[in-house]
Amino acid sequence: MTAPPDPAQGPAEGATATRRAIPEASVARLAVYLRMLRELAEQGAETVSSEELAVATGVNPAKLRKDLSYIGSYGTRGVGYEIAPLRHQLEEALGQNHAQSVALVGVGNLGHALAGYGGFAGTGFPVTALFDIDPDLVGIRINGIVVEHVREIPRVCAERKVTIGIIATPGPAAQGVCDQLVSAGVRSILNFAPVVLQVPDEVEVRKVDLAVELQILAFHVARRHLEANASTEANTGAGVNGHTVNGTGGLLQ
Amino acid sequence: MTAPPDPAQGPAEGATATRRAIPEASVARLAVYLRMLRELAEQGAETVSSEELAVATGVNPAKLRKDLSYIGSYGTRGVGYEIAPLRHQLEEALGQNHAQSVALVGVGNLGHALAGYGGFAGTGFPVTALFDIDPDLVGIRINGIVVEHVREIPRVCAERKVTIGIIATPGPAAQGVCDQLVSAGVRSILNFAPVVLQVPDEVEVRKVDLAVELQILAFHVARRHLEANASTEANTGAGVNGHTVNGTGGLLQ
DNA sequence: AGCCGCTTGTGAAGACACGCACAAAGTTGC
DNA sequence: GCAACTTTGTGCGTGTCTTCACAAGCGGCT
Repeated sequence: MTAPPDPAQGPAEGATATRRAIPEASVARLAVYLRMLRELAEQGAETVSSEELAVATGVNPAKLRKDLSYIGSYGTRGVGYEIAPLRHQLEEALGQNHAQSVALVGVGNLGHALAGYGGFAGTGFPVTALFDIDPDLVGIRINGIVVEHVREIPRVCAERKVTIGIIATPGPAAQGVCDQLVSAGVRSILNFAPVVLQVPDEVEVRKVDLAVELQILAFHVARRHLEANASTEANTGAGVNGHTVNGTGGLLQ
Repeated sequence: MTAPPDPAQGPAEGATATRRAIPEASVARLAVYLRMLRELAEQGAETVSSEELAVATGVNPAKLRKDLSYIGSYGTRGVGYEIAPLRHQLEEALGQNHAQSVALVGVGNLGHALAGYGGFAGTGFPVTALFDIDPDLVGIRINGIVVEHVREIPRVCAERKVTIGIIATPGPAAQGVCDQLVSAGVRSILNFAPVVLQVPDEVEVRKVDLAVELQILAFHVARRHLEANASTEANTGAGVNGHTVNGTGGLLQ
């Protein structure tokens, strides 16, 4: 919280990390491009233009090119991007070449599903540790991984070099679990519990809030309803004006 | 896509919908405030200041007040907000008073978890219809709801007045399912499949992409790694500069 | 070999969101 | 009834993200 926005401390000049500083919003989209590139590669394509890739991923072509420019990608003008090298460059930029090790805490309904979710393993994020507090769950295997007791978090995370933690516990348990992950050295956490986690500044938390997603949709349903009524009852009849946010977003744009 | 950003068409003057036009980002946060208000109400609190509510939800107090101002909320200066009325106002603004009916398509790993997810029912989003294409799943009950075949989407959605659809199918099946939901009159869709859905302009799609979330975290892990190395190897030793985005965000901010 | 058409990379303008800081408004205490 | 304190509501400067539009560069065709 209140992460000090880097108080004008620009360290002499870039040189360090990826290139300069990639905007959060761009990082999210880069991940989407990467997945699409994999798909295209599987289909045997060799090159792709910003236009094509943009349409396939649902973004503006100019935005896509700017995103790619952050990682210093070089396409060839007049042709497009070669898929193989671009894919490689994206994987490197997104940290896919260093194998990440993921721990998942909370093997309830949602956690169980996430543990078995092919989308993770398939894209290079092996879940290597599972934890729960329920004695009935501790000891069972899911996808070949044994569920350990939450109290083992420090030991197991250290042993398996966990770098990313997923919290899929009920709300009240989340903060405690989070503290344990942090003290085990985990610096990146994906939180599905509907609470705001308190963490030190150097820890990054992303929150996925399913109930909020539904509520956002409900809001637009209600808005549409009101608009429709308004134009039916009183007004001109200028047509409902299919305005609609269609925000492929949330994560993206 | 390319939703025309309302080409300066300001319809004479507001009057219609909620008040004027609530920014997307604010809507997401309003949903969070609402949940916290419910929690506070349960604990017996009567009033809450913007400061308290802001801390509890992890946002800036000024931002919170501005968000509330969009729905025309009136707190009392010197005191704060009365929880009960504010909660009511939020529920109305977010479309919680009109009962929404949710259909979930794809009762695999993830879908099964979502169907049983308490976070939905608990906040007024009853899942009233389940669909799958797998004959082994069609007919079973989850939380008292019978899984129907995907081909029944039009009939069942009409009968149960479904307004929101959740797609939790594998990627390749998503577009087809989406088309069916749209033709059944569903105008708001929450998509967990890793594909970009093509929909008419008046349909709103929100995408939740779990693999992308992990990839974003992995990016920051890699960045930290590089920074740490850079400062260990060559440089001054000015300290790693615990910069770190901590973007409680994704959905929110 | 030179020209033409296509596609990239990016400067600059616009839109949006954030957060400060302060006036307005209410409450409590004397 | 007045003064001091508290907290809301919001105008405005700032920074970030998005989008347009165009120059620069590359390949293919004649």
